[in-house]
Amino acid sequence: MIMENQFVIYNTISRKKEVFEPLVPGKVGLYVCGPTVYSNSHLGHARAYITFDLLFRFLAQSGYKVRYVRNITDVGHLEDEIEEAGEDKISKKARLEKLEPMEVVQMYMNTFHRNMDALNVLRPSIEPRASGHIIEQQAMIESILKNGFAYEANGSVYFDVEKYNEKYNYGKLSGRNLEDIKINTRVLDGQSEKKNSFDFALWKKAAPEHIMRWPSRWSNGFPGWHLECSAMSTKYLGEQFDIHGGGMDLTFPHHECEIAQSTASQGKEAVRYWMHNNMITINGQKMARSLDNFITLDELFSGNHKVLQQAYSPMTIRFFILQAHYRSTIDFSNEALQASEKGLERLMSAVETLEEIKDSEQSTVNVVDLKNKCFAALNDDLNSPIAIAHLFEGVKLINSIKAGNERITASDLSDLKSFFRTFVFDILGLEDERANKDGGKNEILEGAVDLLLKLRMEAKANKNWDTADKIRNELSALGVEIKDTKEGFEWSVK
RNA sequence: GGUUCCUUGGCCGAGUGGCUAGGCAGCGGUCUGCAAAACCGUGUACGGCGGUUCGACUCCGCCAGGAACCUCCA
Repeated sequence: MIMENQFVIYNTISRKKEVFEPLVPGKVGLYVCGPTVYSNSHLGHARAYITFDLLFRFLAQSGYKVRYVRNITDVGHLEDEIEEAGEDKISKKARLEKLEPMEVVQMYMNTFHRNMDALNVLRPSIEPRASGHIIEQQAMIESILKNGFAYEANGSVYFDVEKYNEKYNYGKLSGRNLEDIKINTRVLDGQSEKKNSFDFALWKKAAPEHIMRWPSRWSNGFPGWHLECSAMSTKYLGEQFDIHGGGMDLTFPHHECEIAQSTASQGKEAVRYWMHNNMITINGQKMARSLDNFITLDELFSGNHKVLQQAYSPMTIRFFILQAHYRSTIDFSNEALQASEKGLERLMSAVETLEEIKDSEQSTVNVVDLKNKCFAALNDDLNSPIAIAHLFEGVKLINSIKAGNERITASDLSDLKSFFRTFVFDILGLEDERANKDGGKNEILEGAVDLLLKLRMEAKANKNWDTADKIRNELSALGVEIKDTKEGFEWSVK
């Protein structure tokens, strides 16, 4: 299916586009940092997981067998690095809401799944949870300790960044060096049990009131946040794997720490290509929970938020996100979403029109060229906006053929149909939402509307414009979209 | 303060050392009883100032404005 073009991917660690070569021919190991499930999913999550969904779909479509691991962080994510007060997000939320921690986790995980399903984000191959991998995380701590890159203090275990940096390079991913970090890191209060403020927790002793805790030889406690991804990626993808993805905001410290952990425990780096999606901004500022300027996906779908002029469907949001390159920021605005909504509608109409097109003896269109351009765009570091731009050339072609200005042979037509289906539905992961809505059509409604529109045609034939316009106006007021055609009419439920 | 990055036409958003991005909106036309849809046509765009070059929106420098990370974040 895919052209012989090579897939090129921007590797954060080299800051260059590189030709993608999997560790094992034909197979790809992909790990993406999943959400910390302590609150509702928002637009930023949509961006991240749609980006990697596109990658997943495209690689699969390119013929790779992909194992896609995306975790759920349900423990160990420190709310605050202030030593003794260290408490993880889940358990804090649980106390606030008087729920079992696992109840909180379940609740927000359900929402996350529901939202991702709506956005047509495919489920990963494996979705491991941090709380289910305490043993693996402890084993990793042991090996880091054994290799001398961690130390125990007061029941907690910390990663010794300075020691690590003597042998390896801490900061290579984010482009920092330890000296700068030393100068610029916030100094913790005097009672720190860490050797250095930039050391990070591998195991954290639980305070008495802390609910989520597991026994270990160091203390009853819980694992540090950075550890879960290292432990779980190793478990499911091996000591080395192809692509690790996540939001740009995770580059430092999270991913930097992951590199340090893997290297410290196994003597070599685990990840070959680091891929980071950029942020969604609102009024030029990052949309984030901590900034309290985020819009949840449920709010977007329902239009129930003060900055929203209307509801935006999941596919509008997906299309909006795909219209920008994943490494650029995109600024949220009603105008931009509305433009995407219209554009998507035009694309989907063309997909429908494609089914009605009649073939000819000869083609005046070049389907192969169109296909090549679309695939080449995605091969070039997943350039979805370019791919979509070319897709709109296809839309123009389809409309021109329908209008009789261009012609297409039967074999080109079937080629074009299968290309559009594959590209729009399977790779870009778009769905025709109107098709679902038309499910609301039933035989009675269909018969009634058809009848009215036939009466309108008769009225038109008799030049009875008042009646014709009345039928048209009142039906559209009810949400029936009418198109007059040469043959008569078409309609759909808006 | 340190590190990295961004600044494109009314809006969104690609990209390139010289050749049409694309979408939305607008304008003119075709079609239509009128519209809608569709089609055709249509825009002196690249923050400012210098430099390199035959030629820069694209490379370099400076300036201005903005952002991300340096604390949890997709």
